[in-house]
Amino acid sequence: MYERKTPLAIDCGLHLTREILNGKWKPSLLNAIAIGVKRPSEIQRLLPGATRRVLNVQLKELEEHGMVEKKIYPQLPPKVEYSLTAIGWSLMPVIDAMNQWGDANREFLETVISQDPKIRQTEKSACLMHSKMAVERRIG
Amino acid sequence: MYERKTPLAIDCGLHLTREILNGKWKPSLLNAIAIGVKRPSEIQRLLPGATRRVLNVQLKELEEHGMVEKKIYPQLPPKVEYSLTAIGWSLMPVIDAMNQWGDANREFLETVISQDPKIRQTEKSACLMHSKMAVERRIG
DNA sequence: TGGCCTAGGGATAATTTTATCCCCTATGCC
DNA sequence: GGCATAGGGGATAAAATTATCCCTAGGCCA
Repeated sequence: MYERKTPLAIDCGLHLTREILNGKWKPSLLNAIAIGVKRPSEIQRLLPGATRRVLNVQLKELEEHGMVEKKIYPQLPPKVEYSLTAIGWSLMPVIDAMNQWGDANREFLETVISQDPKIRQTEKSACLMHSKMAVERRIG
Repeated sequence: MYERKTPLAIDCGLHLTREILNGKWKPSLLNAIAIGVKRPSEIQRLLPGATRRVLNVQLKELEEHGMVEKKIYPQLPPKVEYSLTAIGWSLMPVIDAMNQWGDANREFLETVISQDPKIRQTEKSACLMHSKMAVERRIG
């Protein structure tokens, strides 16, 4: 298995949180589970930009870090459901804040990001409903 | 110059925010500037785990993304000061939320992170004052 | 028998991000 | 000349993260 070679910085809260959220799809995964999208196949449908493989890997990391729980139903075909742990729920204000800030500044951010010479193309897939549902959860 | 090859996902607010904060030291840099540590040499002292080079690179990205401004004083030896832009300030609630959550759950997080078989060692350098000052700023 | 469903994961390649190393600006001082 | 100051950045190596590809299980159905 892969072993990290550089020591991991965990001095301030910022670094600890960064470590937990470090992964392209981790905030989205937490959000998906929070809004009730719990089964792997549903999650994959919600995040079409990610491959099944990456989602599995990152879900496992979230599980190992204690943010989500995985319940395997002994059925066939198999059924699996993820849910947030208490500490996972406590992370939602962070996710919500990220979501809100990004949405509130979407126009500006899309502009500066696409002006970045490193970026050749961007990709919008269907996780906008994602934000909407998150807002609904927050508000009502 | 380096050019990204995979399209960048910018569907939901979460991804936009992630893109801006994507960089090992970016949250710390924003926080540092917010608490008044503005000159490159001071910032470097505050974040001893990072090399000068990386901080320069990530500061430039933050600048290109419109989060910070750089003022160069035409002096010798040179003097440079960074400051947050309006939108940079508007990001602080996110940074604060990350900082608070990480600090509030430090014990748990240090445990799960160090149990991770990928992690061989962790590193604590002096950016704890970092958090303290951030808290002070928040509280008043 | 062959194919579908749901879920999982090994191996490896490609991409992206960080780290290392070394050099540059320009002035003043010993 | 050599060194200090304060800041910057190119080139390249190394490390970390994602993407691709392909194979597993077990029952159901045509």
